[in-house]
Amino acid sequence: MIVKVLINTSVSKLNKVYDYNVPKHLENNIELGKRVEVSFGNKKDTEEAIIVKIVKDEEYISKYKLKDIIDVIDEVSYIDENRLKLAKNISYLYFCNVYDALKLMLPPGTRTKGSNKKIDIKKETAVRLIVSPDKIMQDIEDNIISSAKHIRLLTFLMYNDLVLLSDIIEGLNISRAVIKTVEKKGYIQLYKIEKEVDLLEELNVEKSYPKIPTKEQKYAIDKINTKIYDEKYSECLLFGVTGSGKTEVYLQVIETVLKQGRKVIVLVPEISLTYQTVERFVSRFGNNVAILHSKMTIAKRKEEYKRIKDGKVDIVVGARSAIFAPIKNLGLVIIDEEHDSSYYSGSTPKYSTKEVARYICKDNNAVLLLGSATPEISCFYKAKNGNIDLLELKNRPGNAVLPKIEIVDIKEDRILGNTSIFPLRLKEEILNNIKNHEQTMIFLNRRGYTSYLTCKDCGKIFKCPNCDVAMTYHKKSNLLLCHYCSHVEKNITTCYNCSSTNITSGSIGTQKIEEELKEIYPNISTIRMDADTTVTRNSHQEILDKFKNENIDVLIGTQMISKGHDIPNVTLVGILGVDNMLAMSDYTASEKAYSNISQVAGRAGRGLLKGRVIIPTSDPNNYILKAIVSNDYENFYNKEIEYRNTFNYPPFSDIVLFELSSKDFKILKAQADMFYNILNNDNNGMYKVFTPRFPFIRRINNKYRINILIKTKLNKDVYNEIYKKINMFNKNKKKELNMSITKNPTSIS
DNA sequence: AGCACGCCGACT
DNA sequence: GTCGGCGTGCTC
Repeated sequence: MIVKVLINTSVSKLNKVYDYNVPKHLENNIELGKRVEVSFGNKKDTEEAIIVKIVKDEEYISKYKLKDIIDVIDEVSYIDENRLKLAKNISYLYFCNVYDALKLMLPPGTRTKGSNKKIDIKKETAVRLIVSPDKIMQDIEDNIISSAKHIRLLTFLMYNDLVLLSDIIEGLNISRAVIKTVEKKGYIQLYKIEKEVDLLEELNVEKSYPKIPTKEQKYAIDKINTKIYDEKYSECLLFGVTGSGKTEVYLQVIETVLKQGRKVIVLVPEISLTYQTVERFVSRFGNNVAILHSKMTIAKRKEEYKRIKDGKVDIVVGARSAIFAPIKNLGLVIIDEEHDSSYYSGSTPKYSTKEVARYICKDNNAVLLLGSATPEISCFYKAKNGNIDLLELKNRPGNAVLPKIEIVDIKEDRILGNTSIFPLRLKEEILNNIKNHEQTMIFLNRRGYTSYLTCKDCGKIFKCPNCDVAMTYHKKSNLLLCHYCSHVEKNITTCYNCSSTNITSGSIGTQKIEEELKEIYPNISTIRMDADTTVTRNSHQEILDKFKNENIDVLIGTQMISKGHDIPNVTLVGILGVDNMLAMSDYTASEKAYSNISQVAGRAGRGLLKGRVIIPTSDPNNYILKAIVSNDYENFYNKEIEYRNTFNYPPFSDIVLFELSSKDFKILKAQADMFYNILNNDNNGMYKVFTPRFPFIRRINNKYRINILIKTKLNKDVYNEIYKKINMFNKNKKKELNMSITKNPTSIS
């Protein structure tokens, strides 16, 4: 028996099928889609490969002398002919290897490096400090601890109690070996904990029943139902303001699909895949729901994957990657908060979830239902032009009213001599809220609110030595961290440039906001929610619970407080740093600003009390802000689509972004010029190439970067042309050069 | 990507 | 002589 396999690699040269011989004793274990262990090339280590075709000996004409398969890794195959076809398509559309695409369809936790066979995680390993934070700070100061990763690990543990080993490895990018070293040094201890609390078990859910829909909901439900009964591919956009009852529509049309004996995938943004979201589906459909959530343990997720594969559930709820759940007989895919940028994968394969969902729905004659209060511009364009059916929910059920949004001109505040972060209006309202025992959320856009270190004498900002970015300053531990390469510097006392000791931390982080609030109102109770305080599995929810249950006056947080939490007593929302959002240069910046700001604003007045939103800005006449105040998405859309048209951005064009990088600047420059010329020479006018340019951050982790982008309208011919050019370039590509390709990137800076 | 092969200059 | 730097080419 001979098998054709794909090798586990992202190297484009190796993106092809290789043949192996199957030794007799493995023959009855061979199945399409199973992973096998093989020796490849001169490599010492064995490689993982996936079987993509099985050939009988007599049908095989050998050109090579074949190597033997060493072993079969998987007991069950998750890949069939259909999935293989999908993977090939993803590979083609998003410029990645087929194996990279197949990885998306393997069960969660399938490690694809080395010779791991079976992973059995019943218990999990957690990490804790066994020395005092003071001792650690002292040892860092005395240079007893000097490794950047050690410092990162220990300072992180100082702020977080219960941390899982796997979270550290993933979240802090620190290897097991480093953790072992620190353990040997006697700072930390590894210990086993029981399997993570089951998200579902913990839910004390009562069965809920369909609500009587409003007129608008009824209309939408009927429309979607008709399409579902058609059993043909079609697409709907459910456009409804926050709180207009989109979820009830989802729940009711799901019921229709279930009655047909077909199945459903529901996608939600990772960040809003919380207790509340899950609860709504579980309370209606009980055990019939499988949840795929990155915050669940790997073991749990594997279990869910198996349940899905075995056909034991009809509904899968999960984030982006759940679109690849091994579900058969699909009748409906729902993408909630369709505009959310987490639906674009940032790492290879750089796929668009919506596009993949569209493909899968076509393949299954299923309906694709998109929902949003602030649709993606390209999506609304399709809806306006008849490619997607537009269904609107204009009103909130019951008496709930939209919050009152107030734009405050900070220039006027400056004239009045207020130099504080908080404009007078916001101060006034926070005070009112404290008096009335109502709660406040302060939201800040992270960009522009991270803390830096600057020299007061020469004005230099402390930058990372490996990346062209300012390092963020952590006041509590007196550390400077680079968010791009994990470089750490500690106890900075003198300027690297002029040796002055006059160093100050510029800008304002959540910590500083908290400090300033306490200065103004000494008795105020506050809680912070930002990247530093929410790395562990449940800390996000814990902070919200604490805020809610202990009736804390003010919650200060970054974007993450904006999603899906209803805290009825929140009547005031302050949104700081809006100017930074409006000033961004990406072509998607406006739509991101619009959806972010309206999302956060929607946090106010979710209960019986009317909400107020205060937005300080130096540009009070900005069209985005004006549209937000009047809750007029269409007005915003009209301006935005005109801009896209004028400058030929999506949906009027497709963009392909080539990101080149190298440690050697000369090579990078030369190769970029070469690739530019290849792209530019006889391309039959199939696309427009823009000259190579530096991205906003010119160097990350000591790699210099240059971007080249093309605007086009992608079709088969154009794809072929682009692949031709890439192959031409690969022939002369230097090893030192890396290239990453993104189709329709959400950011081009 | 790795890794070997092979061609050429440098140095005990 | 032979060690090593790096350009070239292959991986079933």
